[in-house]
Amino acid sequence: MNSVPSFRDIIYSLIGSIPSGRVVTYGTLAKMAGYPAHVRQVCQAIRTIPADSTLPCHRIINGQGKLSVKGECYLRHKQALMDEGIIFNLNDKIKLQDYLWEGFD
DNA sequence: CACCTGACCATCG
DNA sequence: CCGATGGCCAGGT
Repeated sequence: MNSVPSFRDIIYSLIGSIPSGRVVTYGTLAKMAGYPAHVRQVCQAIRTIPADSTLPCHRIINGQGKLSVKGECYLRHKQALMDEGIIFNLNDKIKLQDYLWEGFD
């Protein structure tokens, strides 16, 4: 047992706290975890999430307001977001200023 | 121990 | 708008 939670554990907790209809970027997630420079580690942490996890990994996007995933995963996440009321623009981008979650509602 | 990789980000041209 | 570049840090080989 570890007395101090790992960076990855913090990320998982934050992901589980994302409200429906909201999204977070990798950079924002890293800041919320207390390590704004560890954005790359956020990628690895999220990437190691099992497919059957309950974490809403589809609410995690990049700073450009687009999904950083490809292929089937992209369609699955996009559909999940639209199902929560999030609107995609013509360029498959979403309005960050309207949906970005920074830890407060 | 050194090198490479990564669901990124900000900046520049 | 798109491509290239530098930075950032942990993990894997």
